[in-house]
Amino acid sequence: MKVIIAEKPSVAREIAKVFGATTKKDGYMEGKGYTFTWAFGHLLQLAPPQEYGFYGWSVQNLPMLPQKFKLSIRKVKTKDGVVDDPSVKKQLDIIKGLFDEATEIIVATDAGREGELIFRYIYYYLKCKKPFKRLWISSQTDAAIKDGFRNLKPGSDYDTLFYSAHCRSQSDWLVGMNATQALSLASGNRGVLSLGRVQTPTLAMICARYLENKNFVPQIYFQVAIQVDKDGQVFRAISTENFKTREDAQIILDKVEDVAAGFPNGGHILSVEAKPRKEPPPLLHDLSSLQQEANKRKGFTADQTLGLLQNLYEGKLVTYPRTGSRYIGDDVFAGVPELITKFENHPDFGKQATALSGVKLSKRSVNAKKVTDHHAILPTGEKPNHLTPDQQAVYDMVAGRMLEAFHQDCIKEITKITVQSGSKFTASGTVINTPGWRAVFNEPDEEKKDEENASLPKVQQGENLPVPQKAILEKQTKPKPLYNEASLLKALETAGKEIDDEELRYAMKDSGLGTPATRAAIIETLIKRTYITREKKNLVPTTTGLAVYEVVKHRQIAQAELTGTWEKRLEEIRGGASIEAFLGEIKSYTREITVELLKTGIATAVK
DNA sequence: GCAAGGTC
Repeated sequence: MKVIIAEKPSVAREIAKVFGATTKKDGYMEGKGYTFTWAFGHLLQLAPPQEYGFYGWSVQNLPMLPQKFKLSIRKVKTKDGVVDDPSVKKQLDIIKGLFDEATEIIVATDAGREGELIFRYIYYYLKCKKPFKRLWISSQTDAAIKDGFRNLKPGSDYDTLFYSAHCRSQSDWLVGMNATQALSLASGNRGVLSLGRVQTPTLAMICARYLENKNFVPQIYFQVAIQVDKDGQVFRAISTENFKTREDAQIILDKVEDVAAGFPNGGHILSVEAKPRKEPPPLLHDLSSLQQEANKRKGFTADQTLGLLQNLYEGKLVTYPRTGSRYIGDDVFAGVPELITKFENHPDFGKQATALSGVKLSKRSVNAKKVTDHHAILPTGEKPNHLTPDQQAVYDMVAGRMLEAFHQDCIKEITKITVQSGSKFTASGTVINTPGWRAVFNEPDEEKKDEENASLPKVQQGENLPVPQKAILEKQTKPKPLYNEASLLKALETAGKEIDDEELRYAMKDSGLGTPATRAAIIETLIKRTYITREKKNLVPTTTGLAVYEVVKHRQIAQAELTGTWEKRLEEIRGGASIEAFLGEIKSYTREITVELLKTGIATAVK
């Protein structure tokens, strides 16, 4: 009997379907001589400190450097405290029973570092010795699954991938557990002050932005505005120069040849530029972009959006939500035209779904090379029933984005008029000629809402027009805004992009800080620690958060670069480099940061 | 009491 193990039930079911296996058992499926079972993500984790004899939180234990890490069953919090998750324990027993009977195991966990770790931890925890092969596929269509099974790889091909995954896991444990205890003990043990490779740089970003915003000194500057009248249709033009003082602006204002100053036609049109611009449709959503949109549109937190999407996924209404890819492969694209027809009766965008039938679809979101473990989020086409208003809102964002992504370009005309009236003034305006994908939600472009003129009257170069009004505008420079969930998620995704070192930037190019699956949880962790709070939509640090930031801000643990450094080394381990060398460095860093934190403590008032 | 990673 061959046993196939997937990362999660949905994938096991997809594979079983391709094999034509339909018999459902408790915790697995079977048919055609195969059994199909699954994990629920990580079932096992590195055991906590007490399992190596480090009892309580004590300076004597630090740094905690276990000789050999142990594995323990994933925990769950109950009213009786933290216990082994019973559903995990049950599934592990089922897997053990199947592995015992197996002649061969086929590993079908997600094709990536963590997928490998999920299987290997189970395999080693169960002390299994059976031979295993690896299924390595990046989409779960029938064709991809069949193709993958024709090309099963030897399990040992992925040994180095496992080593890199295990190193990642141990390193996070060593640095996180030790630094957390060190800082907490040094602060007089008044509650948990946690630190970690991902949460601490995230906290640092929020604090740095908060301080920058708070300490920002706005600069006042002046502009001169004139109103120009084209046959009763007026538009506003602004001085091309900004002025430091009101006096400087006044000089320009006085030169304006307006009607009141005795010039009936004192606005001379120097030039009119009208440029058509094509705006391609947006990409399909990945988890992060959807969380950002849901935060902007509905004010949902990242965590809420993930929860709502998980509901929809469990109801088989949307594809896998925790994806970091905004693309689909050609195989999935082949099914898109039919999928679109399922929305022809949708109350909001049925019309756009109908309009897309028979037209050539945009292929901007189609790129198999950019599909990683999972493709972009799509509706499945199943008919939704009894959705809550919040679920419906998220569902509509998924479905609406699908229609947008395959729609035509939006064609705009951007007009710039330059007017001479004593000095130079410009007016710009944007007119949408063909809405294309923008017809789906039919909303104004948020980034362009500050434009002074939506549309401009048709004027000719050389025309002389009346200037009925003029005024001085007083303006202020603005600080960068505080982070909200949407902008923080985006900043986490692109955290690597601002790193100067080219190699580190490259190592983080596809990752950023955290992963799509964990970013919502990171924000929640910072809130739970009372490091940050939500104020309206903004995320602002508390005094505790700022105090922790002050202690760590110049240390490696607070830099996004740390993840880049690790990623680079982990990739080398994947390529066969020494594990011991890397872990040795991690241990010495652990010793260093532990000593430093114990020594420094947290002098500032942390209550 | 603690990390970051995955998922129901």
